[in-house]
Amino acid sequence: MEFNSDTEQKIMRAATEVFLEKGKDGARMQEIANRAGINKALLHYYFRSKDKLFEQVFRQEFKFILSNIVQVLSVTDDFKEFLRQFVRNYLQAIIPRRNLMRFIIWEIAKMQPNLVQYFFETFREHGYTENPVILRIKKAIDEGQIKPVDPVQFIMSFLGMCIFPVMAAPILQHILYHLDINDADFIEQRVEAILDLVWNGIKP
Amino acid sequence: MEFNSDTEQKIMRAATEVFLEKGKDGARMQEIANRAGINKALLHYYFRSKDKLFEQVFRQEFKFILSNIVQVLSVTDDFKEFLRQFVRNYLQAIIPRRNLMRFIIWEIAKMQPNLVQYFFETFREHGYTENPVILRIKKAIDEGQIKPVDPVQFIMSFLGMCIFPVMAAPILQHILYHLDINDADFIEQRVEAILDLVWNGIKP
DNA sequence: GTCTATACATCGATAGAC
DNA sequence: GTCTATCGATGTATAGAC
Repeated sequence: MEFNSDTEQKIMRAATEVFLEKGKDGARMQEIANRAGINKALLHYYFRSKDKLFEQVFRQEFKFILSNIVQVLSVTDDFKEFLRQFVRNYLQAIIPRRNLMRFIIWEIAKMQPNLVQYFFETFREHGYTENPVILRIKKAIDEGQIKPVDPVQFIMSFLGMCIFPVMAAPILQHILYHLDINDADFIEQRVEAILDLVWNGIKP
Repeated sequence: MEFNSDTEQKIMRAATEVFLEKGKDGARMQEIANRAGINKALLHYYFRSKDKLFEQVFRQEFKFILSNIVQVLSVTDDFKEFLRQFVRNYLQAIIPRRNLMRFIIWEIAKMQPNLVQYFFETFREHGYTENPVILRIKKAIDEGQIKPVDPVQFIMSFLGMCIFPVMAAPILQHILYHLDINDADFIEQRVEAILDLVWNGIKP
């Protein structure tokens, strides 16, 4: 068996689509086969079972989004500029994959805790042994770039501001008028809104 | 048929548990019956179908959390104090129901847009014809209690800070050390963290 | 590798006795 | 109202021809 055959890729693409949309329980092998332009039997030939196929999709998507985060960490030494880049980069990755965060948050709560190894696997692949986001914040505090804040509380706030609007977009668009996540200007507007709100609270 | 028979209540309780944990697709009528201490046939006797049972559970939970929001809106005129009460009250409602927000965000994205009528139904029941959260923010701006900010952007940020930590708790607890959402002090610590971060960004 | 046909399990729903 | 027994549909997985 070739490692990344054309068919295998078509299946992974289709499976990613369906799983992200319907979730593991709602996804149907038949629908994945249809979208991949093949038949059900071939799915099992390549991936043995629905469980194994799901596992691969989840791993792929999870590592994608986490690598994305880790890569921005060392881009600039200026902390405010780092936050700006972080939001922009993260939203650019997340918004086109409309269901990604919704899917991950939903599915991860049903998993065994040992699957959190994905985090540290990815950290290690990028040369970190500890949570690098916490390290980055502590460094900014030590250097006097921001005032002393609880890194954990700050991470929860900041990630929430980035992720929630994307995840809840299907509802928000109906109750917050004129909101369009996919608008060309949305990302830059969101970047500025977050930084305006946050910076005064953490600047030294 | 009595309106709220004892059995009916037991079913609703069990169904709520299972649906919030497993989602609509992952939930099994058998498991709901087991947890309610009855058999499958009785489920259909009371609720006709899984769809109808789910619909009732979703409606109940959705209205619960939305009523909770609306009630705090008119508690105080001081906007900063309002924010504080909002966070506290919301977290108190959400945290004990560990899967509530995760469930709603997940399921609502799969629904027909017309189910967003639940929002305005609840708004109307409390005497509002427009989105009352936006109104509240606009009022604070008009009165000079906060500086002019985009209400939509602010709502996304603020809700994100409240909801995300609870929804993502299963992951966060593993990568943000010493974090315990269920700790007695968590809510007050979170309240202060959010207000510290936010207030400097919006005070006049 | 890819297909058709089918086995096997499970789930939602109903029939019918009490 | 509540139960047992079972039907019918659907979903995952496999057997076997090509």
